[in-house]
Amino acid sequence: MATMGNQLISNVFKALAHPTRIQIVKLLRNGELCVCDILPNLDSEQSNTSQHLAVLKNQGIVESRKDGSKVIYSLKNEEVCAMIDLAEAIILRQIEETKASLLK
Amino acid sequence: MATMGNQLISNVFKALAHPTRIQIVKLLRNGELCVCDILPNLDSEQSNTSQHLAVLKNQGIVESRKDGSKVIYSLKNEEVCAMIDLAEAIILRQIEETKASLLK
DNA sequence: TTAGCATATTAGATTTATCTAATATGCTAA
DNA sequence: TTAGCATATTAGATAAATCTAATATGCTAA
Repeated sequence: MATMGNQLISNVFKALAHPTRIQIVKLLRNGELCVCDILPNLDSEQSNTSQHLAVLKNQGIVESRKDGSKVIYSLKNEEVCAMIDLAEAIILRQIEETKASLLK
Repeated sequence: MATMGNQLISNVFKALAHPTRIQIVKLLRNGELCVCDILPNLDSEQSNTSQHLAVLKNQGIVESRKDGSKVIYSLKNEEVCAMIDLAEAIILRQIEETKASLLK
């Protein structure tokens, strides 16, 4: 199996390396949403949110379609959800470990 | 199930958001290695590599133990490998899609 | 048309990550 | 001990990501 460029791989992680973008993915996990419905769920300005959406789109994590004057975003793949779940598992392990070391 | 801070989650992605760190994880996938065996496989200076290893360690992705004057690193969890595999899957899909759009 | 809403884009300031080079630490063997 | 190897740490320079504020675009309805 051919090996893939680590630069490309790290770009995917980079796209997910921001709390706002994680939040966006989590929102879209329940189904597609227009920007106007995403915005009130974030602590981020409109223009900033638009930039974060562009980052996710550039990495093929989300896609968008127009509906009148609105733009509707959705997850483009299932993998990204699995990646977030795995990240959570890593964190939980760290927390358990910290807890255990405090009890020693 | 309680939801976890997006900041914590994004920190895990941040730790993997660099080609050198991806390379390190891939090397460790085959088993533990001392720094002296990691170094020649990277395009990175010794001090820089040491910093990258510290980033991975801080996020609970790798762990280390001393063996004489050497330090041996290993993966601390399985999840990180799965995350990289998923990232590759996302990229492959993107590539296929680009290919398809060129043929249209 | 034109006004207004929805979203995107841009430029510049600020923050954060990365790299380099130098130095420090800690072990081992002579 | 002391010299040398293996690794880590630090400071500062450079590069990249992020945010803010302003403006642009494109659709819709009056």
